[in-house]
Amino acid sequence: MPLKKSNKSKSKISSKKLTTPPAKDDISFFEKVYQVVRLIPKGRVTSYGAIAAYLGSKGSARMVGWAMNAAHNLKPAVPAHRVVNSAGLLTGKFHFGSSSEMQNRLEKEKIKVENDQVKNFKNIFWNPVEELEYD
DNA sequence: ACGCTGACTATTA
DNA sequence: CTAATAGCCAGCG
Repeated sequence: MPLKKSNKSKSKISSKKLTTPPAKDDISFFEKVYQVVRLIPKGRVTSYGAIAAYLGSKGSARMVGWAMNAAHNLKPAVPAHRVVNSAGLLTGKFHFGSSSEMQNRLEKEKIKVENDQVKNFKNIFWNPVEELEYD
């Protein structure tokens, strides 16, 4: 049985303007995304939808990907290369410096990628909803 | 303020 | 099997 999971009902993105740095005490949707992504173990990958679901906004997978876009400039370095779509495809590879950089990083972590698709995806898939509990 | 866009996903044809 | 559509919600012009 999947425990409480907080159920904040649509966490509703705090929507603090990105133009201003989010405060640590006022965790925004993006901050949570970054935290979860940083928690992804090496050699594992996850999907945008899984992160969104963990945050309570299952249908907002796009927001996760969009948050990744902003994550590039972050100091703590968010391993966005470990986040792929539900099919295990490297959909965000074009947002990296080079289209091959994302795959390169994945392979560096022993993650096999072929034709922009993560091999053994289901096996190395890291689901925060199952691996983590609501803080 | 309105409408379009997007590193997504699940459903339907 | 593949292709199109609807839902999702914050940012930007």
